[in-house]
Amino acid sequence: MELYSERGFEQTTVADIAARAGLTERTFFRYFADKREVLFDGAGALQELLVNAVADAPGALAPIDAVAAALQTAGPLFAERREFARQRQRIIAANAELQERELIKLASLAAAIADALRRRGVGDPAADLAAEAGIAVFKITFERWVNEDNQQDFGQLVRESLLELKAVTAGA
Amino acid sequence: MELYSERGFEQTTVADIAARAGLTERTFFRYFADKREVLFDGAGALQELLVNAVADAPGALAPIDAVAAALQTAGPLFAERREFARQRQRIIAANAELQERELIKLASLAAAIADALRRRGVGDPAADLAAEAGIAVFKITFERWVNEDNQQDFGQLVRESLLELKAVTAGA
DNA sequence: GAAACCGATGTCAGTTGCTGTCATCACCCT
DNA sequence: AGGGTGATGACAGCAACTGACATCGGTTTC
Repeated sequence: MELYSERGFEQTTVADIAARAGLTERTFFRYFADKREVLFDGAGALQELLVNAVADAPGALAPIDAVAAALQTAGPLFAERREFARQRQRIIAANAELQERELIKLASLAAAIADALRRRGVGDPAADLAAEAGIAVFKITFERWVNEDNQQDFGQLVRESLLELKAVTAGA
Repeated sequence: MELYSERGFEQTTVADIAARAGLTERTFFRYFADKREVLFDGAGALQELLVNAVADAPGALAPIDAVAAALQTAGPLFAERREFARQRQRIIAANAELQERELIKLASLAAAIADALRRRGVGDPAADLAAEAGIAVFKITFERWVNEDNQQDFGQLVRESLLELKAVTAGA
């Protein structure tokens, strides 16, 4: 991350990273599948957290509300490392390949959440749609949260975005 | 596409493609930014079509309905080349890098649609959320359409998915 | 306590995607 | 005829990644 911030992602070579870490290039690739993956180390943990949170949400909640509730549980996790999150996001925003990787992680997250919903008894097109909609809320929320100057509560922003989504999809 | 289908995307080298096309590797890269981009040639046209359709949608329509209406206009375009779409989708489904590329094209589409909505006077978090929700509908719809054995009308499937989305996000 | 074992690392060679640079060549314009 | 121009080829080079094998420190086993 230091190197990616200093010179940018493309201008940083794997050899550079390995040198800075006191390792070989080959060893780098034993820990990370590729150069991008370094920035997505925590994705698995986040996914696990959210899937469990969906599973543990009160049974009475509608699908989308269960997802929103799950998203809120991730608030503290982010709040702990706001500066880290900002720096990471700046790096990703500056590079298309990294955005691609981020999007596929989110897609994997959506698929996992849809599965969790199905395990709650949610039907089939509904589970996928609720999961995708939930991820949309997450994206918008995270973007707002990371760019706000005065740090707002992540959970609060989730609730606001969810209400916006409901307003936008309501009716007719 | 022939080569990608025969041997798979990874097993096909750019030199292979160039040879089959009777060109040089260098020339290939003058037409396509990279090896993946070949499969996403039409993305720009689709984006233009949808953006215009959103702009031209009846002013009375709510944001999400304007997006859904736009999606329906793409129906004939797909119906014309169903077999092509299926083959393409099979190739993409088999390779993670291609999925990444597809996701970023969809993200770009969402951003363009959100802009079109803003030009209609839709407010700020709402435009992004409606666009993302619309893309979610598109993804689910397209997946169903491409996998159905008996070809169903794309527009019809869009309407069904939209209703599902509304049901799932309704309430509380 | 030596031997077999094992997981992490290094070394090296090779393939492939992709880029920059310059040459070539067909075609058009005057 | 000569000079521009746009598309292509030829070639060299970098960097991401991979496979195969060697090394080596620590642990288990007899």
